[in-house]
Amino acid sequence: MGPVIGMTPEKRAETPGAEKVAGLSQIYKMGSLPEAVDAARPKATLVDSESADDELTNLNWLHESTNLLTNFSFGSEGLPIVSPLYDIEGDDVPSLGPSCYQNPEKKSATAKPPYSFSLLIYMAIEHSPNKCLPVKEIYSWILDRFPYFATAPTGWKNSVRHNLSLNKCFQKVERSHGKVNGKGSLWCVDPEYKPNLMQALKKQPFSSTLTFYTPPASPQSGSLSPHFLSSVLKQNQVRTLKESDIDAATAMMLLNTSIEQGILEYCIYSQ
DNA sequence: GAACCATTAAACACTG
DNA sequence: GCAGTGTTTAATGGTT
Repeated sequence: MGPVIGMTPEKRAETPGAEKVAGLSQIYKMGSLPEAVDAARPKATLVDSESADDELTNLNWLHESTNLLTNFSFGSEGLPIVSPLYDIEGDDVPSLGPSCYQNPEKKSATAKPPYSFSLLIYMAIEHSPNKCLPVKEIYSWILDRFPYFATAPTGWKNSVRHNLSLNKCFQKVERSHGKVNGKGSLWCVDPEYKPNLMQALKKQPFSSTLTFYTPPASPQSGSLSPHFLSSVLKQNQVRTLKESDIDAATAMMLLNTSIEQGILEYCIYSQ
């Protein structure tokens, strides 16, 4: 039926500038973005992770989390990090929270993630230390976070590849010599499109909280008590954060909270 | 209803 | 030759 952007043979012949414009409009549509929202907004800088260790418990992460929170979740507009999708009543939380990600299959295996493939790929790539991933790693990341795909028909991998090839947001990068051998190239996010992808992500039902979720490396790092989770969620629902609010300690707590909540929202959605 | 977009499926070429 | 990867085309359904 409708033409798919970028599929025509002329795609390769397009000027880079023209591609960017077309891609931007596509992204804006995808995330239902308000026009010119990025014009007045400083380009967000995602986590600058040089570390190969992306565990939340890593001290490097603590440092990075400040940047992450500052740049990603809390712009100058003071965006609330929580979308009030539901009202949590204290002890209702435990049945949904921790068990949800400890064994996601039980809750979410049948529910398709509310993210487009473009966003899933974007999340996977951004979550990687080098901001570049081979297709295989993108598969893995998606599988890890969204068990739905473990049981989904295998066509989703084709869709991922299709998106990578088609979507102008993603750039293919040849593997450097000396790196790990393997088929295919690395895929990165075009920096020019990052703000737009992030905006699109924010427009998703569960905001962006799931973006940088890493499964807990240890029980300690990943399991906030349901009661604590509940209380923090309640606080966040009425709290609007600004850059000045954040120090390293609160950054860690808040990101943990965001992660937990992202999973929580996803699980609630999945039911 | 039309246009646009995401998703899915399929075919094919290329590469390790 | 096989499996994985990358590209392209086409069809379908949902949203605006």
